Amino acid sequence: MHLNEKQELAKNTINWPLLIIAWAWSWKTATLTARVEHMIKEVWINPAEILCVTFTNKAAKEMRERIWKRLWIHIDNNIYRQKWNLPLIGTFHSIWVYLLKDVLNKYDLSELWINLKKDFIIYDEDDKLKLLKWIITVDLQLDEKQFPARQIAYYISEAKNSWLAAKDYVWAVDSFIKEKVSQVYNIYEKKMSENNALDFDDILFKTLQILKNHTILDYYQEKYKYIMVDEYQDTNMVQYQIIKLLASKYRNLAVVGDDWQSIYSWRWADMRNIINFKRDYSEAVVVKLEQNYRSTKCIIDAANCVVKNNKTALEKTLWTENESWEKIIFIDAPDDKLEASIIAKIIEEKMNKNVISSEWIWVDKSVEETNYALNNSIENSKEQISPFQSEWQISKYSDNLILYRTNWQSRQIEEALLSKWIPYKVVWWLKFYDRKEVKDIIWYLKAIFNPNDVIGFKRIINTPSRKIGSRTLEVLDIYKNNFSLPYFQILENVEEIDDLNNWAKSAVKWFFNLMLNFREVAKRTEVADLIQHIVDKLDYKTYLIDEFWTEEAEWKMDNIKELINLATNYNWLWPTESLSQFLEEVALISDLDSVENDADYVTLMTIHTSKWLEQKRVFIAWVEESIFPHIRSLESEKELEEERRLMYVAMTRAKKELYISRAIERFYFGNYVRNIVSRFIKEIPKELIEDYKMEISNFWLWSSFWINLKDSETILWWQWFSIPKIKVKEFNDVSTFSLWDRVNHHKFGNWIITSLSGELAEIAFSEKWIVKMNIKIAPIKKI
DNA sequence: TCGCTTTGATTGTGT
DNA sequence: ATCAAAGCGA
Repeated sequence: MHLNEKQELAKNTINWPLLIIAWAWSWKTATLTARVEHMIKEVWINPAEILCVTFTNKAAKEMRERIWKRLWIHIDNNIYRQKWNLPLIGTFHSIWVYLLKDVLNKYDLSELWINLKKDFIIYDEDDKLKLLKWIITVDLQLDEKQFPARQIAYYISEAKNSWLAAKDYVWAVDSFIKEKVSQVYNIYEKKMSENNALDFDDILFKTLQILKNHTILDYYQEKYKYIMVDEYQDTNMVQYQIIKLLASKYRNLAVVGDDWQSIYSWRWADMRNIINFKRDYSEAVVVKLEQNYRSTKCIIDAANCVVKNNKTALEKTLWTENESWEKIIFIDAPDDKLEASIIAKIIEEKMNKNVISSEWIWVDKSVEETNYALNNSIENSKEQISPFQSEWQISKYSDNLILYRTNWQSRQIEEALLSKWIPYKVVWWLKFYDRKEVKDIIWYLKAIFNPNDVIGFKRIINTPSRKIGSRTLEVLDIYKNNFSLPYFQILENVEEIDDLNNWAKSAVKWFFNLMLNFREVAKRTEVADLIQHIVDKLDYKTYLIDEFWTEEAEWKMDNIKELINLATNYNWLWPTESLSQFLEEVALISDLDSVENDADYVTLMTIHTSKWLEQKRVFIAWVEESIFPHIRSLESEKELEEERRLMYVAMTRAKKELYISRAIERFYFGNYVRNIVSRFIKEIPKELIEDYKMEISNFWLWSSFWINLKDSETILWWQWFSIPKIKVKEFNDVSTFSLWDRVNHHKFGNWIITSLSGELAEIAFSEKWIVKMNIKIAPIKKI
């Protein structure tokens, strides 16, 4: 295995703090893997003392596989690690859930004032909002329009990620809304512990609270002496503190990251964590991996040029020895349907061309050989690549990656791919675990596992319909609060509730007995069989057929079969443990791991999701102002810079060919909309990018204009699409604003400009609330 | 009191 | 265009 000098340094720096700045595709994963291998095989460190934290499940999985391979271990990826004396590798959330369970088995937390019992469950965003809504409207009797659950959730999340507990929130109250947030937050925390549930923020927050205990901290410091954190630029304050505590004893902390690829600040990630690493660990060795082994020079130059427009970027340049040169192609499509069709057409045409004349692909032989050699030496664990399927040849559907800013954008592209019979796969969490039928079953599992959970019961008590309506639920809730008993006990004693009629009573009783049966079965049955039992007993199939048409019902049943299939992975565990493990995976893993490894398909995903991978040919679609950069980011310079870093990430996913597309006019939100070309495209130097040449003849065949034109025959096509359907957003004239002007913001009301330099202004909306804005684009008016 | 129809928001990224 | 919540009839 050949590492370059810098990678070698990183590998050999052990027992010492280490900061690795790794630019896109500088083979950082290979370096990290080599480091772990070195630690275990040559330094003889106990593998179980190594803790590796990654950012996504995909990255964790890949790293686990690579390390297993190096250690000659062939085991199932899902299996818990301790049992084999292996490094603990996972995402922040999955690792801390694991540790929390471990702690709950060993220590009594009531001394720490932490209300958490062993069989806790994890709430997803949806559950969280449901609970908050309930608190806002029922407990506090507030108007939901005035205090939307989403907004309250945002404040609570912010608090939890800045180390602010509910009881301390009063100190942060500086506005009317925060006063209400404080109330909601306190009730929310109370209900969460009653339900024995954690939300995503809690997983980190509670861990940090627990680690403040010296006995427990000491135990884990001894247990994990070697800590590595990948994607360090995307850690937030709580994660930072957890790592800091764990590493404080032995200071064997290695962090890897790149501030240019910081794209998760909306999840409270703070790139100062990486920039200030030297402040906490002044003795740290710093290694910079600047050489990119993947992309062509053109792509790298262009990506560098785009990201250089960020004022806060540190001075650095990504470079490559790879001199091959293929320009970035810009697709300036007339409309959205055409944009998608052109992408599909390019994939189709190039596929055919490659199949017909494979010699033709070999033009770049010198580069080819260099890369092939490099690739083989450094990543020798990858299976042998035949010369014809090597690094530079694009001959499969799976060499194509289509990226976009937001999830729902996949639809149109999917349609275009379907019409050309191109196989594809959308990587999207909603695709599986968020399906209604899957969620229903998972909610039954959660309710079986944790009988304290109210939200869970409410979700399933009337699915399939048992004629239990909102009135009945309300009564049950009143009784629950009056007697302060767990929900399950209220259900058990439903006959004693006078406010319910007999009909409702028997329905509830029936449901209670059903759940009792499920809980009994769960004690002696593994999850997979348990799910089957639930589906049979509920007669879920009949329910689906009643609710949807046959075709859709069958499709949904297939999803349940797939869920059962996934659950069989946990059959080797004890019944109750298999349930607990399965629920943990479902809560923390956002999308299905591809089962069909050999299948050949085009991949579609958001840019955020694409961070961990690379592809030979990449398409970035919908690159237009207000889509990418996203409309909600336009008002703040900071968020715009994050969008630009996102563009950098998107561009550097490409190894060989990069296509960027936009449509002059598109139909969305039930309207025709025209956006101007994204500023990011303009930031790419002209000599690095060229236009895709469209043939008018094809364009007629594909276009939706053709259909539209029938309705308005008198207009020629070029006239038709030169009519703007909506008004393009107007900019403010900066020169009309001056210091101390009073301005009106459509959301925040009337306030004052307190500082002004160029387009940037500070506007005071209240004494404490001063916001930086770009007055050219902010929705403000002078008054 | 439940279930169906209409209305109104919604779509920013994901552990 | 799509989905959840509010409004209305049985």
